[in-house]
Amino acid sequence: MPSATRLQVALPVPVPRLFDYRAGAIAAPVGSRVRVAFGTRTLVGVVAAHGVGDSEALKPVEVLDTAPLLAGELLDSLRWLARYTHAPLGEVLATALPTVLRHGGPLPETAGHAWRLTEAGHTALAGLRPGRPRTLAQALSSATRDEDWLLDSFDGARAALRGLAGRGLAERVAVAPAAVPAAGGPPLSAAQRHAVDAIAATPGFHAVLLDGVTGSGKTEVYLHAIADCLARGRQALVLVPEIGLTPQLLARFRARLGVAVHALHSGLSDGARARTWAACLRGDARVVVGTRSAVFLPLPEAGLVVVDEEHDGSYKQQDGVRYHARDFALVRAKALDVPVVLGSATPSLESLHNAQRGRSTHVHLRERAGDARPPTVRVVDVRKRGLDAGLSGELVDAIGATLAAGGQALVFRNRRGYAPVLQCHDCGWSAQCARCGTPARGTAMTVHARGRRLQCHHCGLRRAAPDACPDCGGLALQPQGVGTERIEDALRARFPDVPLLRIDRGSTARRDALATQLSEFGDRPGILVGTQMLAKGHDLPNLRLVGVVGIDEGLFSADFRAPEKLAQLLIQVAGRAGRARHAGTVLLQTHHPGHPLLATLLHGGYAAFAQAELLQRADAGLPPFAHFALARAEARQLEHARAFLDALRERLKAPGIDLHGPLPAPMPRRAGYQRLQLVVAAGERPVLHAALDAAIDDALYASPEARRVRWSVDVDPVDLY
DNA sequence: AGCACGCCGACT
DNA sequence: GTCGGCGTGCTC
Repeated sequence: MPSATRLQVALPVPVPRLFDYRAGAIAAPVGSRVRVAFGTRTLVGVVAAHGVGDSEALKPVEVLDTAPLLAGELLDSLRWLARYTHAPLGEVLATALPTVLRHGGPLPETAGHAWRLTEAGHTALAGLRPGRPRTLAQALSSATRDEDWLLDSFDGARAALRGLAGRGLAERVAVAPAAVPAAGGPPLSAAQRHAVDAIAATPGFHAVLLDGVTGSGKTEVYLHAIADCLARGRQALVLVPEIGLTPQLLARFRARLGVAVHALHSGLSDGARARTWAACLRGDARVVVGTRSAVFLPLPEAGLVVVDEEHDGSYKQQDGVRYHARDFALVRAKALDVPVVLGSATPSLESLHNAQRGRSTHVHLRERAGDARPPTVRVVDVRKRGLDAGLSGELVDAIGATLAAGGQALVFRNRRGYAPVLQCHDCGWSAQCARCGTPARGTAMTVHARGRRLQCHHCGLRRAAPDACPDCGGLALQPQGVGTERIEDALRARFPDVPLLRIDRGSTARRDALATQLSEFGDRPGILVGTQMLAKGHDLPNLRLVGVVGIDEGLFSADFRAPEKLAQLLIQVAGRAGRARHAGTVLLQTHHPGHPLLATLLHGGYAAFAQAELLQRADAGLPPFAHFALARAEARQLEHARAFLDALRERLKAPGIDLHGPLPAPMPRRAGYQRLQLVVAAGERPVLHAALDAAIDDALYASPEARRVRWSVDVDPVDLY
């Protein structure tokens, strides 16, 4: 085979093609990064293929990696993902690489380091002036110390060590990772043992759906399966939802596994993310717990993949390359030929369907670990009853009784802010966002700051609330409806001396702030008010009462996934009350106590609900019994968006393909852009992909219609309507 | 996506 | 007379 003269490079541009460059003296294997001139810019790309032929006229490359960064299974799987999402390979590869590597930085060092004093250091120790360098030198005087330990234990350690090294008093040495002591766990129940055995049944690819109620000890099963994997000398990857990666969870993994447990989440610095990536590539990292993007880690010695809370919506990337981390984890596990565990108390209908078709083994954990008891769930019929800030007298009384008994109460409301709408009582005017919605039917601005401020939750626009109605000049402006802030106010007024913590995206900007706030709140009697941020994560052992307020919107949504999401949310929130030392109570406030969703859920549990819902989906020809893609287009002028989707629609027409639209998107106008969408449906997945393959090509990307709009195609969209 | 080129309005 | 608006086209 002749040696390559041309390098076909995948570049992070929205053009579904590779770009050819001239191969130079330094070999650039497939999967290595190169820096290239592209138009007037310089970009970093990945060599996707080699070619032969005339290369004189081509531009040269700067080779950044002599060994491929993306290779083997990971590169193959990413090629698959590019085909599946119909995204350009260059964009997929850029999404998969940590920022530092995407920008051409070197693969970071990952070896552990320690510091020790040099002979000169030992001699000079006594003469050092008091200060940080002296403190550090004293710490090093008796022994070599681990760098991470030093950095954690001493303020300003980095600068002080650098200073000592500069004066030749201390030196940095590479060390092998220290062994970590592993603690034993509680004995496994028979059901847990059965689950661990199902995972260990074969070391090759198979999927296990671990369907376990809250508190049934799914994490314990993961820990045993991971320990087995480590004992076989293999790496384990654990995916968790964004909210699920808490210090508590990491501490538990670290205490039990006897190896370093690496964490990967968006709170880390770019450098730290790149180091974890490199540690995985080199096989130094044996266990990684990470959020969505951790599904792109290289795992040369993989033995197990776990997806915790597999139903969670945060696994779906909602912009750029719209991948689903749970689904891609399945693809990778298959390519790696290792077991994959999908765990949830409320499995997605997709995963249940797969289990029913024999694609995965369905393992149940029905009993709660220890002496925890399931909570008592009561529906509170609020028809014809007075509500104060959306709270029934029954709920307020129950909160009072819980506090009096020394417990904690949680009020869950899925709307943040003070009130969802500001309305004029005289003329009916309501505050709308100027940039979102349609002129005919706008998008209400949410009332914040006790009614002083208005905020659009779609585009973030904020403004002061008017004193008088802009339409009629009346002074009868009233906040309509109830958000978490208003509930907070009402409960503070009713229970003035009780600690109250509100948790929502407004009150808790930073991710780790949630854990901090909750640990400060502690176990004292008190009240928590919040949105679904409170549905999981941090354990609340003294929580005895959960009130769920304002679920009625979810019972009548146009989105066919709304019942599934609501059922999962209710079960998850109820599960909050099930971990207490005391039997918990859940109060569901509704105007529709007889709604079938609530009836099925209360009498048959999530399993019965899911079975009924699957039958409805099958009848209606909806996923998982049909396969969807959603094309979106937005432009300042509606006609441009329509022209593009009309053109795409023509290209997509094929037997077995159903097209709906172009129709206004759920948010028809957002931040000044007009938005339309086109639903593409097919009974068979290959039919859908064949149509998309044929339609989304160079000509589409280059077409004048496409040039005028921002467009995207989302295969397996989560939010259709 | 960027970025340049190109042809029409209000400003020193 | 210029600065700058975003339409159009290209990137090996």
